Amino acid sequence: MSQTVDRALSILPLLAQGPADLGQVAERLGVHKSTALRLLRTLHEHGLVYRQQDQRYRLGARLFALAQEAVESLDVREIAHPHLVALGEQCGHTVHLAVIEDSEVLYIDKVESRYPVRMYSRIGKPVAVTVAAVAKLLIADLSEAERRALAERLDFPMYTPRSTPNAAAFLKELATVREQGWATDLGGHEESINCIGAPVRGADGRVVAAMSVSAPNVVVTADELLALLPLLRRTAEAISREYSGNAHHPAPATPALQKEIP
Amino acid sequence: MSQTVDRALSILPLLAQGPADLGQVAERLGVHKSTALRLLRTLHEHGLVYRQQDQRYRLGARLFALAQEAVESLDVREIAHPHLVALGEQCGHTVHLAVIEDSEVLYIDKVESRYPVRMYSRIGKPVAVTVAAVAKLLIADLSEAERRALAERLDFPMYTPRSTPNAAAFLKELATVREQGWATDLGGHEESINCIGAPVRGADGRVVAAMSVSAPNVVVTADELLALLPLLRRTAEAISREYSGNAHHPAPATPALQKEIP
DNA sequence: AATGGGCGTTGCACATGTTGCAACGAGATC
DNA sequence: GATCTCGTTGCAACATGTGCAACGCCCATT
Repeated sequence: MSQTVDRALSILPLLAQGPADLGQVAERLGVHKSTALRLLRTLHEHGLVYRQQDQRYRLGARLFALAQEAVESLDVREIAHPHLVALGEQCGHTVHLAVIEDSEVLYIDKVESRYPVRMYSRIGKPVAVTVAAVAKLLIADLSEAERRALAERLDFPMYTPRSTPNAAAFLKELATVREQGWATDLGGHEESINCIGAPVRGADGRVVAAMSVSAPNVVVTADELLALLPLLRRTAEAISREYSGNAHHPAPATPALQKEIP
Repeated sequence: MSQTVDRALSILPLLAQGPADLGQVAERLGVHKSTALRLLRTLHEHGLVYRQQDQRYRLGARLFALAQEAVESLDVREIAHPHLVALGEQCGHTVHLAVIEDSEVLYIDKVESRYPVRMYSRIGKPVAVTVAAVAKLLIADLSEAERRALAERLDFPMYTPRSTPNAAAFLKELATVREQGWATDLGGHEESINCIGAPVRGADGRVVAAMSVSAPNVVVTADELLALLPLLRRTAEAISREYSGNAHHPAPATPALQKEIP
């Protein structure tokens, strides 16, 4: 909506791919060098962009601080964390917590597996939305219109032969997940990794977050992992209860999908 | 430099303090509501701001993703990490890695203590710059002019009676640190926590990062901690060697202080 | 039910801030 | 020392952002 700000903010993902000099920024932004310079200066003043000594720009450290404060203001995370840790200690596998925000699903917390074989994932990294158990749970809770709109918009990359192949299959899977109240990802993202997930619900019953347990099948078989489902669901329900219970803040951080503004 | 962008970016730290509605944002920004709305919309489109269902705005999740990518592009961190882990396993205490960027010192990596008593710190949180060992190391490496300018500009909060009380004492401490090549913080930030630090240097000998070992004195005395100094310094030197060795990138991420643009 | 206040939202006319140009200067390369 | 590249500056034209006023919506009050 605001051209100048729009351009300035477009610089950030651009720099996320790696440092760039003024010329490159200007070119990739499609503006004159002097314009790019002024935008970069402003970003720099706010610490979002840092100028290394070879004069190239990269993302600034203030970004951490902001992200850190952002994550700390998420009530769910705070409440869920001890439960995640406890679950991790009980089963020994990797535990994730994720939320949805404007059609994007993001991990906001993680407890590492105690086995040496760990899966790759990072807090803050967007989740493979068509296959991940947590993504299915979060999207399954959207209204039907939203689900369909999203499914249409999505790509369905075949990470493995077991990945969700297309919109129809995805919607069907979502219906199942919605019905049964839990989700799986059996080798849909990485061939050898299985995953089970359960929803965390707010006081109004809507899904505010989703958690999952992941493990490579060299450690446990899919069946053994599925045996953990009751434990996982109990944990998710405990978090839901605690989250719904204390209305200590007038506005809980509820990450439901926002209706698009036309 | 750019008014519009400047205003838009000012919204971020504002929201970092907690969710706010349009009116509050407009007021604290000193602009008309309609202006604030447009800025927020633009931020929203880029995912930096999220609108929760009570219509209030808070920081968006894209911020994580960006911060994550920012931290991953820091070469020092990648190289140092295994060394930090190894050191953590050897001594059992909390290990930190920090860089300086435009007069701000930030932790960029951390290995938790194996003792139940852990100290509070967070990756991304700005460091108490007048007392922390890592801060002293990083600032001590600046030019004398920069050090003095910075010292003048700084506040010297008395976290404890042992905190650095004023600019003169700080500069003197910096001189000592510069001389001896290592630094301490003995109860200067929290009464019961001691800390020793050593610098990581680039090929040109400049300090690119600083690392530290921290422990509460209920676990080890200051003297016992100081006994770890040789181990710490060897580790820091090993990182320095590895970091200087491979010039795989034309532009290493060297977080030296930038000269202000007037 | 009806009324009032609060808040987000829209369209618009004005003018302010932003843009691209051209020229300058510094640093590197040959 | 000449030439090229790249960051930087001042400026005039104008596109863009700005504040105003009015609208509509929701919620609380009477």
